[in-house]
Amino acid sequence: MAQSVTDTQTRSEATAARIIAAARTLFVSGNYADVTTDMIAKAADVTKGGLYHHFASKEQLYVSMMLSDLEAKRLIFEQATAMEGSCRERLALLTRGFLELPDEDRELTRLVRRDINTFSGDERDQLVRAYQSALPEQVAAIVTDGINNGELAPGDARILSWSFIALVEVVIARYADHVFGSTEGRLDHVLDLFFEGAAAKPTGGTE
Amino acid sequence: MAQSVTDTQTRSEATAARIIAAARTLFVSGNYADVTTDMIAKAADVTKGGLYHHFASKEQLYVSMMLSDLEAKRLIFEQATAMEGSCRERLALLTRGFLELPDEDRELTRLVRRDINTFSGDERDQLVRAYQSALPEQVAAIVTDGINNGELAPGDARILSWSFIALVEVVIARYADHVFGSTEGRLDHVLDLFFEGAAAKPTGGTE
DNA sequence: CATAGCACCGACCGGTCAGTCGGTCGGTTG
DNA sequence: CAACCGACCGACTGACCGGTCGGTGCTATG
Repeated sequence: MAQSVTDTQTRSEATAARIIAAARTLFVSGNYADVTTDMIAKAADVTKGGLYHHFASKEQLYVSMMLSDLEAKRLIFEQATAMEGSCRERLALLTRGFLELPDEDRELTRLVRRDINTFSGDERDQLVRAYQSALPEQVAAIVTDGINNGELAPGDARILSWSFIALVEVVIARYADHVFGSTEGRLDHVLDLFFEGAAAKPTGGTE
Repeated sequence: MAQSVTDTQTRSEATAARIIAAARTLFVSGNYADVTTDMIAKAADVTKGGLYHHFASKEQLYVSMMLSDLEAKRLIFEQATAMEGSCRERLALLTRGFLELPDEDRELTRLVRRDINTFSGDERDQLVRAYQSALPEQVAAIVTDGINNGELAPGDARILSWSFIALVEVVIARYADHVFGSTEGRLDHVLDLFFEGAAAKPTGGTE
C-alpha cells in the first residue's frame, strides 16, 4: 500500500533526522575527534549499525548535518538580501534573524571554522563551498550595494563583510558571557561599531 | 669540565627546542588530535622515547609550546602598552609588531581558540590565563586609556578590544588570501575601520 | 680502566574508535 | 503462506595512538 511506503520512508527519514539532531548537539559542545559515533548513536537512540545504515562515514554525517543546517538558514539570509532599503536596514534585518536563532544554531556557524582542518580534500571543499555561499556571500551582496549607493566608503566588499561577520560573532559572544543587553541592544551596538567606528564623536562639541 | 656540562645542557635544550619547533609547525597546519606524537618526534628527528624524555605528555608539550611562544611575544606587546601617545598610535604600534611576525607566529594566536576545547580543566586554565594576559589584556589596557581620555566613545573596554582583535585577524587573513596590500596598508585599513567605521564620510562634500 | 649519570632509543602495551557483517524483525507483495 | 525487503541490531575487528620501560652508548670524573 502507498500508505505503508510513506510510513517506511517517514520512519527512515525520522531516524536520519534524529541522528543529525543528536550529532548537532554533541558536535557543538565537543571537538570533532572527541565525539564518537557511539555517543551519537546512543544519543539518537539507535545503534552504531543503525547509524551507518544511514550515513556512510562519520565525516559524511558531519557534512550532512552542516548542509541541512545551512539550507535551513538560507531562508533567513535570502529574505534580507532581497529586501528593499538601506544597507544598514538590510544588515540589521539579516543580523536580527541570526541573533534570534537558538544558541545551538548560531554555534554551528563557528563549528565549520573550528573543525575545517580535520577534513581532507573532498569533504573540506564541500563544506567550504556551502558555508561560503550561505552567509558571507549574502553579506557581501548587501555590502556591495552599500558601496555602490554611497552608503559605505569604497573598498573591498569581501573584507568588509568578513569584518562585519567577525564583529557580530565577537560582540555576541561577549554579550553572552555577561548577562546584560537585549537583542536590539546588541544589534545596535554591532551596527554602530561597523558603520561609525569606536572613536568618540564630537556630538555635543564638548572638546 | 664546565664546558662539557654546558654542552650537555645545550644539547638537551636544543633537542627540546627542536621538538617544540616541530610541534609548532605541525599543530599550525593540523588539528590537535590529528598530529600524533610519532609525527612530532619524526619531524624533530628524535624517537618517541626521546620526546617523552623531555615532555611528560602530549598536552604538556602543547602547553609548553604555547607558553614559550607567548613569552616571546610579550616583549612586543608590553612595548606598546608602555608607550606614551594616543590610543591610535599605541594600537598601531602593537598591531604593527603583530603584523610583522612570520605567518606561523600569527597563526599560533588562533590555535589556542581552535584547540582550547580539547583540553581538560588544568591545562585549559593554564592556556586561557596565559593567552588572556598576553594579548587581549594589553589591548584592553590601551582601549581603556582611550576611553578615559575621550579618544574612544564610552563603552565596555573588553568588547571593544575583542572587536579590535577580531578585525585585525579577519583583515589580515583576507589580505593574505589576495596578494595586494603592504603591512602599512593593512594596518591603516584596520585602524580606520575600528576608529571611523565603514560608512562613507562626507569629506569632499561630493553628495 | 671503572663507575656513574644522562640523553636517547625502539619495541611494546592497553585502550579507543571508526567501520563491518551476519543476523533479527516487522511489514509488504504475489 | 512463502518469499522478500529494508530498517536496525550489536558483537567484533583492525588500525592507530598515547604512553612505558628496559636497554644502549656517550661523556665526565676519580
